Amino acid sequence: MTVRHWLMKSEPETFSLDHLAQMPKRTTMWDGVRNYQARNMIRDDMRVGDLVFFYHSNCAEPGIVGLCEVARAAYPDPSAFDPSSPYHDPQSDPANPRWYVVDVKLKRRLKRNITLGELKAASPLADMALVRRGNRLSVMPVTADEWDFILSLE
DNA sequence: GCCAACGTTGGC
DNA sequence: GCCAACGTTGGC
Repeated sequence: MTVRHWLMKSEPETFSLDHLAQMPKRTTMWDGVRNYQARNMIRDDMRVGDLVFFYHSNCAEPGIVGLCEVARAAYPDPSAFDPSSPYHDPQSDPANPRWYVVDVKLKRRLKRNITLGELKAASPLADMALVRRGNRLSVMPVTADEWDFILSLE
């Protein structure tokens, strides 16, 4: 099976790499994704063992900070059904869930933050959605070549 | 189905 | 904190 590659964004004020490192089994349920394009990738395309870059967004130094793997394939996002959750969506019906999660496990921290500025400056990454203007996708695929190139920057 | 208004994302 | 870019909503 071909292992595939992804990038997932998180705001460190909400959930940082440090938070993930402190979770039991260094694994978290990646909840709260409320974008259909991202949902479709989570639900339809992510497989156990796929590799994931952990990206810090909306912070002082946005960039890739960790390397993770998918530890559990898609299942309905329980936060959508929880009225006390900030991610509650009354229109998501347990019988026909609208939103999905995967579990993500930290494999290792990167040796350093590979910053958005560096990624933008690297011509091999010019086609990445991440470096395109106005991009807001919180889950995106990464090609094998992009993956290897990014790791070579470490 | 169009599109203006609105809310959110996320870099700066 | 600002604001451009984008996705969603809802009136028509």
